[in-house]
Amino acid sequence: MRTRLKDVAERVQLSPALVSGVLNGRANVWASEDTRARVLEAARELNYHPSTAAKALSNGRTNTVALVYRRLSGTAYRLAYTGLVDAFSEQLQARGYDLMVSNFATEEEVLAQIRRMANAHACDAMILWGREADTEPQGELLDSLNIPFLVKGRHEKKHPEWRQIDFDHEGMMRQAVEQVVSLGHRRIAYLGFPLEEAFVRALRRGYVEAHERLLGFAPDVQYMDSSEDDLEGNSQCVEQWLSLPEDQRPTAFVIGSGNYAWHALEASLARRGHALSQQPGGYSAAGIASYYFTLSFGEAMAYQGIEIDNLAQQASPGLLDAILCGHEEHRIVRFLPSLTPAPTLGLNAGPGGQA
Amino acid sequence: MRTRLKDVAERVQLSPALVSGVLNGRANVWASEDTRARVLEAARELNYHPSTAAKALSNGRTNTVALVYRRLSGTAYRLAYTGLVDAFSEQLQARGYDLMVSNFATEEEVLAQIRRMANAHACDAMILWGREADTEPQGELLDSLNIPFLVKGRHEKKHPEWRQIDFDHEGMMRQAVEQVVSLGHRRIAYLGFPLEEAFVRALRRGYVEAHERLLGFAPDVQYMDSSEDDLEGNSQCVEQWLSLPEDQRPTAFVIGSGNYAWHALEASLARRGHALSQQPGGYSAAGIASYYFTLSFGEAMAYQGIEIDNLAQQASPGLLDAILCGHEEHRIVRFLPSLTPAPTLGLNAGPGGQA
DNA sequence: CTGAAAGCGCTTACAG
DNA sequence: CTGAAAGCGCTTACAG
Repeated sequence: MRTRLKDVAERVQLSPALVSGVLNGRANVWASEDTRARVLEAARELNYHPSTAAKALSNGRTNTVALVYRRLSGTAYRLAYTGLVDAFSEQLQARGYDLMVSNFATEEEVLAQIRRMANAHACDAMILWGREADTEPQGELLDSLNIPFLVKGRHEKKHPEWRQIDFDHEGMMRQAVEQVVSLGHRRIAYLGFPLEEAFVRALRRGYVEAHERLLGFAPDVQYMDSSEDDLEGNSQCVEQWLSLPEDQRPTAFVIGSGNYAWHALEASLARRGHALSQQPGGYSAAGIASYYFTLSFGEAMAYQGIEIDNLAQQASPGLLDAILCGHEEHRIVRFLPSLTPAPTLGLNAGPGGQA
Repeated sequence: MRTRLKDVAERVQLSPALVSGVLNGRANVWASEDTRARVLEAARELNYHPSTAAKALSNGRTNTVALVYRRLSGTAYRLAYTGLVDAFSEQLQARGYDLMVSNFATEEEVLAQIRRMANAHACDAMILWGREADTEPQGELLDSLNIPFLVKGRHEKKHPEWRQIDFDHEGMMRQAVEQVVSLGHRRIAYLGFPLEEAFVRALRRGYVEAHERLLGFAPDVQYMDSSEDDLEGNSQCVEQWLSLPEDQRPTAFVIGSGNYAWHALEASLARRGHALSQQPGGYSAAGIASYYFTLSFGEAMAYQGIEIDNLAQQASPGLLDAILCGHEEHRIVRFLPSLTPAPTLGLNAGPGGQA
């Protein structure tokens, strides 16, 4: 049989009420130091852990936070969630909270679950993760249900009062532009994803703004292209650029998309006997890549996918405490990771590498 | 204010007890079809969802399963957990259960959490994930606490009665050997991880057994090597093999480790003007790789990291129902994924590719 | 077939 | 400073 509060109260010859007060460190409960020690000792001896259900029912707090999201398909998205649960679990445990995870195939199911958990009082707060198109209705529902929440994404325009976290996408592309400009490049192409989501637009905006600020002029539209994360689409973009006359050809590439942009870039350069380089005078690249990323030939600076963990970890000091305790500071957190040298196989891309 | 059972009972002019019985579809409760319909209708109208805490406290079931593990570091391990939570959440939701996730830095913390959750009755069952060295003490603790659980790993020797799931590592390497033997290869090298864990030994055992069975003789020890998942270590192994006289040189490679084994293999072959091929007479390879995996030059058959999701999904028909309902069948599940063509950039690895 | 009552294990005012 | 009592919102025998 499990140990109950009554058991430890009997053991120390005190009322359950007092024992409860001591165990929860309640301020308005008086007990001598000796009594406190005896209570703690007895609880430990009997391996007492209060029933979560009873506790939640009586004091109205579940000490549980729910992470809710719509499942996304595709490797890029799967990788973007890697480490997320680990980071939140760690931070919540440290605050005495448990993490519940609920994900569903459709947005309707997610909204139904939010409604259920709110009415069933299954958690004290929620964390929403995913695309803005999904999380916005979810957040609005939580608002109406009066449940505190934290949301991943860029909701600053429509919901500046929401507690939200995301990468500083503009800053990331700014740093990438700074990097290649510092190597002397002036014709800098941008390869991104198709412009469907907020972060994709933010990435491109970062490139454009940094380009204007650092070089003093807007990038030529022919230097901005996009593709899904596949080899064919990215190869087309890159081939077009590399086929330009030498005095128009871009010499640097800012990557705002996935691994296949890098693969395509390296492959096209290799066919021409070139490799990415960090030396002035060569072809250079900087930008984002997915979790598992290794260049074949050259060298470049990249934000590694590993940074996604940092994003969840950034939520800890401010946002998590905010939704748990109702603080008002730290509503919007934007995280700017560092550019680091990408791992490379360092293969030779001589002219014989021609496909 | 949240809707309570009492509210819907009042709405339909019935006792809470009857409404509870109808809502839970209890068998020994009688109510006319009309009454049932009115109750359901009222519950829906009032958006009634029973308090999880009250329900758990009164009927002793939490409808929650906890996934517990020690956090592991390293990309390979992070990737191995990708999709795990998604798969379990999906399967549990379908059965009316919520998923709780608790992970910790140390084994001591994991064991303490298991003890706490068991005594606090925070869940009905647990899922243990991780290395056998961690999960074995965890499982033994759960045994002693009488909590049903499901464990990932190979515990068939010491705990054949445990509900457990893992890949069929021997079968995977058997299929890889079959693949290259079918292409006519007879000198088949094996590149694995250092022999520290059960699955690493199982992979190698699969290679050895299939080799003996299919070729009629045991593999030469010089054809079996291992390395951590880095470029240097794997390159050393591969270079040694490729430097052998032609009549001793292996022509096929079974990979029981990570992406850098493939990268090293491709790089070493490329320096000699070769690429992996599925044609008889060339160099061939087959085996495991991590989640995000793209060959640079050649073609090969691989188990993609994506398969880890299937592992969690395999737990659904048998094991999950077993721990939730106490069925006795399906104690040990071993999952054998399919070898598929690896994605490749298809770059030319001509002699000019020499580094 | 139906409803009143006890109980799950805590917490929290509220009297002594 | 301390303890008896009510209550959180359900479920489940158990009488009518």
